[in-house]
This record gives sequence, C-alpha cells and structure tokens, in this order.
Amino acid sequence: MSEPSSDKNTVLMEKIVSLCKRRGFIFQSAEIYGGLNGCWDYGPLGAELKRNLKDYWWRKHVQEREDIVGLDGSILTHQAVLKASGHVGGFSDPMCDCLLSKARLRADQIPAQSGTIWWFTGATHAESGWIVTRDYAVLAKEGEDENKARKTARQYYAQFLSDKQISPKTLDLTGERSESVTETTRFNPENGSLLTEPRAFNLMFRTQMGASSDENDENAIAYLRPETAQSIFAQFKNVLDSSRVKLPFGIAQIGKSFRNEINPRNFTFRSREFEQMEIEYFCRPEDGLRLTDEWLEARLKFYEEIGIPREHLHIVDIPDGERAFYSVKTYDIEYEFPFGIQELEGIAYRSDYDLGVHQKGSGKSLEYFDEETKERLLPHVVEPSAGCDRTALALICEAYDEETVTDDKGKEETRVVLRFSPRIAPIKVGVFPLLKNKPELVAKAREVQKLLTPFMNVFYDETAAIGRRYRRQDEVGTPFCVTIDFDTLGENGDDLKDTVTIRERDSMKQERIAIRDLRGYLLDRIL
RNA sequence: GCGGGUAUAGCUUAGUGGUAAAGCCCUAGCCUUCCAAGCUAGUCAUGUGGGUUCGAUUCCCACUACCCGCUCCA
Repeated sequence: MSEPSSDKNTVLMEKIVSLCKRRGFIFQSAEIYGGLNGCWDYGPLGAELKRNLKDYWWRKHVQEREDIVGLDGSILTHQAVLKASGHVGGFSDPMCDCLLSKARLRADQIPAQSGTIWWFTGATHAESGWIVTRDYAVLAKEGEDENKARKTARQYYAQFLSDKQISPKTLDLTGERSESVTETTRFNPENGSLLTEPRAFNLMFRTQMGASSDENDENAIAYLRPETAQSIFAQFKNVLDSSRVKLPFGIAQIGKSFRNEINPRNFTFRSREFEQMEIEYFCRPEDGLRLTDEWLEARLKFYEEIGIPREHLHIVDIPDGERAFYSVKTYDIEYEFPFGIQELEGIAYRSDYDLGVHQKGSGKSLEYFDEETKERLLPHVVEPSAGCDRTALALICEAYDEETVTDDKGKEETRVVLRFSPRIAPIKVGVFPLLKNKPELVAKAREVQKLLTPFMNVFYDETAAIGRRYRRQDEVGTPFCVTIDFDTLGENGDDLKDTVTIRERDSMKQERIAIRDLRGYLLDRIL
C-alpha cells in the first residue's frame, strides 16, 4: 500500500464497516454491553453471505469431487491431541518485553546476570516543566559505569516526551537508588533495561471439562481447538477405515477455531473466534510438491469464481527459514485489503509431520496400505487452509463500489453498490410491485415471490418509490430485481401479460421476461 | 503488550456546567405508472462506572470498545 493513499484507505474501510453495521452484515459482539474485544457477530445478510461462501466451497471441494470427503469435528479438543501436535508445549513459554527496545524475549532464555541495579522513579525536564513518574531500572554489570545506566534511563524516559525536540541528555532523573544483585533474569542482556514481568503467551483457550472439574485437575483440561486440522489428523484412521478412500484423497472441514490473539485488529480480519475452511489432502510422498502447486491453482480458480480476481491476489512463496519447521513448501494467498495486503489462505505441504506425531502420540498406526504396490506408508499431506471470515471480508471489500450516476435532470448523486458475484450474494432477487396501493399488483408480486422462494433467497419490498427500492438492493448487493407492473396484468395487451421487468444491478439495465422463464433465467446466473 | 486518537439517534455531523439540534435513514398515512420524488405525522442518542458540583453529555479519573502506528500472529 502506498503511503499517500493510506488515509483514503482508512476512510474506505470506515465506510465498509459502517455499511456492514447499517445493513446488517456484521455487528460487534455484545455491543449493548460495550463490546467483546476481537469478537464479531454476523447479522442477517452477513450470515447469508458467509453461508453462501461456505456452501460453495463445500460443493466445489467435497460434493463435486470423488476424492474428498467431509468431517465435522468437535471444537473441544482432547489435550493429548494438542500435546502431540505441539500446540500445548510449543508456545506456552512465558515472554518478557524490553521496556526500552520493545524486544520480546523468552523468559527462560534470559541469562542470569549480576551487578548493580540502578532504580529511578521518574524524570523531569527543567526548561519545559515536563515531568514523568514511572519506576524504571537499569542493570549495570560488574565493571560497567553507572553513568551508562543513567544514560539508558534517560533514553527510556525520553520516549514519553511529547516534544521530540527535547534531547534525552537534558532530562534530570529522580529517585535514584542502587542495590547490588546476583543472578537476576529481569534485565535485557543487550542493553541492561528492565523487562516486563514474564507473561504466558499460549494463544489457546483452555477450559475444564466435567461437573466435578476444578482448576487443579490436570486431567480435566481441554482446549478450544486452535485450528480445524487436528481433528482431521486424529480421525484419519476412522475415515480411512469407513470410507474406502484411496490415495490421493482429502478430508475437508469447515468450522470454528479459537486463538487468544494478543491484539485483534482490522475489523473481522484478526479475531479471537474465527472460522476455517480446510482440506488435508493426503498423498504419496513423491506427489507432495506437485499437488501443492495444483492446489494453489485450484484455490485461485475458486477465488475467481466467487468474485475475487487474480489481479487483487498476491501469491507468496514462503522462503526457507520462514516456513513452519515441518513445512516443505508453503504458499500464502494474500488479498489487497484497504488496510494492507493480508493473508487469506495458506497452502502448506506439511510432509508426514502431522500423522507422524499423532502416530507417536497415540501409539496407533496411522499407516496406509497400498493394495496395488503392497506397500505400507505414512501419507504426506498438502493443506489448503482458508480463513472463512477473512474471505467474507475480502468479498465485501472487493464488492464495495461508489458510482456517480446522473439522472434525467442532470443531477449527480452517489450510488453505493456491492458488486457481489451473484453466486455469493446474500439476496438473489428483489421482487417489487410497482405500486403498493394497487391490490392486483401486490397480489401478482406475492405470486412471483412464492414461485421463486423455494429456489433462492428472495426479498419482497413494496414500500417507497421503485427507484429507492432498487437502491436499497444495490447497497446490499442483490444482483437482480423484478418489478410487477400494469403490463404484467395485461393492461397493454396479451403480448406483455405475465411478463415482468428484470433489472440488473451493475448495468441498471432492464429487460422484459415472462414469469414462467424467471426461475430458469435466475438459476442460470446464481449457481 | 506499548504509544497516540476517538466515543452524541440506525448513519453522518452540530452543540452546551442548567429542557441535546439537524440532515439522511427508518415507520405510518396520503399521493405516486421504473432508478434514493412530494406532503403530513412518528420512533430513536450523549459507551460503562466513579469523582468534583446545587446540577455533568460537557471538567477530572478509571474501565470498555474501536481506529492509527509499533509489536505479535505457532
């Protein structure tokens, strides 16, 4: 994102958030109680949008393929599963932040140091009268000059200055005292600055299961899953034994996951509760890299089909050293959000790491027996893992458009349109009687509504002028609107009897179509 | 987690230490033959909790949430 446009993008994002609330796409969770940090609720239209996205994903990747089957795993997860996967042990280490450099350090890796601690209670700047009161300390190791400690302290206090022109050197320190110390781990070895208290950084939500459970009962601990993948690996053998699947094959899952993010940000983009759409595609080791590339193409095609063009996506081939340690190859698919280019999906070739750790953890064989080659092997896996909420947000951002339209009198106005692909649009068609005070028009419109309702989400509206009703639907992305007028009733001859106007959202063009052809016309365009 | 900012109606904004204003939206009625028409009427707000004060939406403090910049994101 280029620097000059960032203000514009912030404004754009604010408009999108505002539209989402106004029209019932996305609300803040528990808003009437002040909101719950990092949690969001989908309103009536958002729920439809997200459902359409998930349904299309499921249809394309599970129902229309013979090689992928579905799974719907429990959210509460056995602690043994997450111990085996590395989620419990891996990132539960307490971390400290350096108060000066803001570096984050693992508490257990800070070397014990000895020397003199120089404590301060604050700093003042005589000339401006500026004052700060805040405890701080610097460790001067044996042989180090105490003036170095004071210099470090001035740098620390200087960060609170509102006037950045003031030199740290001109600050006077207050409340100085010193004490000698041995074997302390509370100071940054790099610069001697005091660290924050160690804090646990495991991002998993932990809970206790069972009526008699208490916090001290280790066996009662369960976790909300931090990703949907693990239940697929844990159920690998059951799926294999019950479904007659043959390599290569995939297990797909859509569901909620939970991470106690330090810092939720960017509307729904980074939430503490989020939904994933994941496939674990199992294969022979020699096919892994090829399939990773094939999945990348398949997923890009999917995004194209739901209305996110290739030009707005970025593919990042994660280089050696930046991938997770178990991954042989990883692509990130990123989207150009108004707040920056951010990840929608990761496609990771994870080798046999996952099945390996669960085989080891459970003591059960997770090997696959190949009938043709009479060979036993632990399959490798390619994982296309997409964020559902992120994709829904990308769909809204991509669809949002403001258009200047000029009416017959030459008056200009702004039309806000969500240009959703018809297949994911929350409402597929609006049905309107031209006038609401003509009972024949209303009755006919209700008939048309009833005709279409079993096949798609239809919205009936009879209030306000017809143009207003069109604009209302533009703003929520409804691709088609059908209007019942006097021609429909046969007032201008039998040729037009039982025909309606159908108005297309993007072009605002209208055409006349027989009611009996409506269903087919619409279904052709929304599937 | 750190630093900065913000919080008034569904939305966008006024304003005030003493009855909180407008436009848009929405609802109802009248009217209305295809792109936010008109008239009339109506609903709805000072984020939460403290403090100062006779009185706080306004001043102060804390909290919560959101936004921006860092940080973090297995």
